[in-house]
Amino acid sequence: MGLTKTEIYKDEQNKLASLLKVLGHPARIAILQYIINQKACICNDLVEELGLAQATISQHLKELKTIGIIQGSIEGKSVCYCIDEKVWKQFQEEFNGFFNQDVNVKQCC
Amino acid sequence: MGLTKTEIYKDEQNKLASLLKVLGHPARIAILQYIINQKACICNDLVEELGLAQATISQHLKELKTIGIIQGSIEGKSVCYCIDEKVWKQFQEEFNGFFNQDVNVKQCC
DNA sequence: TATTTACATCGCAATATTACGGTATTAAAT
DNA sequence: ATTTAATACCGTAATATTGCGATGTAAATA
Repeated sequence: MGLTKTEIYKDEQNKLASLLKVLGHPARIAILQYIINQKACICNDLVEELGLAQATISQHLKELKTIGIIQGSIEGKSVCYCIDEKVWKQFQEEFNGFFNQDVNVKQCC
Repeated sequence: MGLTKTEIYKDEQNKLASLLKVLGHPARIAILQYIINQKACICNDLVEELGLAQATISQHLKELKTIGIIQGSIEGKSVCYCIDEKVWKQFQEEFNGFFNQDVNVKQCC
C-alpha cells in the first residue's frame, strides 16, 4: 500500500487533487509568493530567502514546473523562474469551480 | 529527513499549505463532493460509493475533520457528516486571497 | 440478553515525500 | 585554460502517507 488508488476516481478529481497536493507544501507556497511579488526569481535567491539547501529548492521548483504553474528560462548561468500566467488562470478557474460552489447545507447535522 | 521544516515559514504559509495538503487527495475531494451534493452523508454510504475499505474512509474523514471543514453528528448507530459552512467560507476566503491575487508577470522570462 | 450494524482505532506493509550531500554540467569570469 | 558560480540530478536516510484487516465500542434489533 501507500499507493493511491487513482483508478477509482474521476479524472477531474484526480487532477484537482494532484494540483492541490503540489501546492500543499509551505516551501512551494513560499516560492510562489516570492516569485509573484518579484522578491526573487532566480533559484539561488530563493535558496537564500528560504533556509533550504539548493538541492531541495531545485526539487520543489521541479514539482512546480511539473504542474506547469511556473516556467524557467536560462539567463546566463542562472535560471529565471516566472509564473505561467495562462496556467495560473486555468488553476484559478479550477479552484474557483470547486471552492466557490454552493454548499448544500441541509439540516442533517 | 522526510520532515518538513515548518519553523522556517510564516504561519500563514504553513496554514495554507496544510489545508491544501489535506485537500490534495482524490478520495477526500470525492468525499467532499458527495457530501456537498448530498449524494452521501453517512460514512457507510461513502464506503459503497467509493471503492475503499471502511477503515480507509474513516481515516480520510478524520483528516477532513481535523481541518474543520466537515463535522460529524451521531445519528443512532450511524454518523452523519456535513460541511461546516463557517469553516468552508473561511477556506474560500483563504484560497481566494492566494489564488485570485494579481500576478506580477514582468518580462523576465 | 445475544446479535447485528456502523464506526473508530490500532498496527502493519508498501510506497511516497522531504531534505540534503555529492557530483556533473554549463556559462561566466579570471 | 582554469576557476568560479548556478543549477540539475542522483542516491540515501528519515519520516509521512495510503490502504487495509483485525479488533473494540456503542446503539439498535431480535
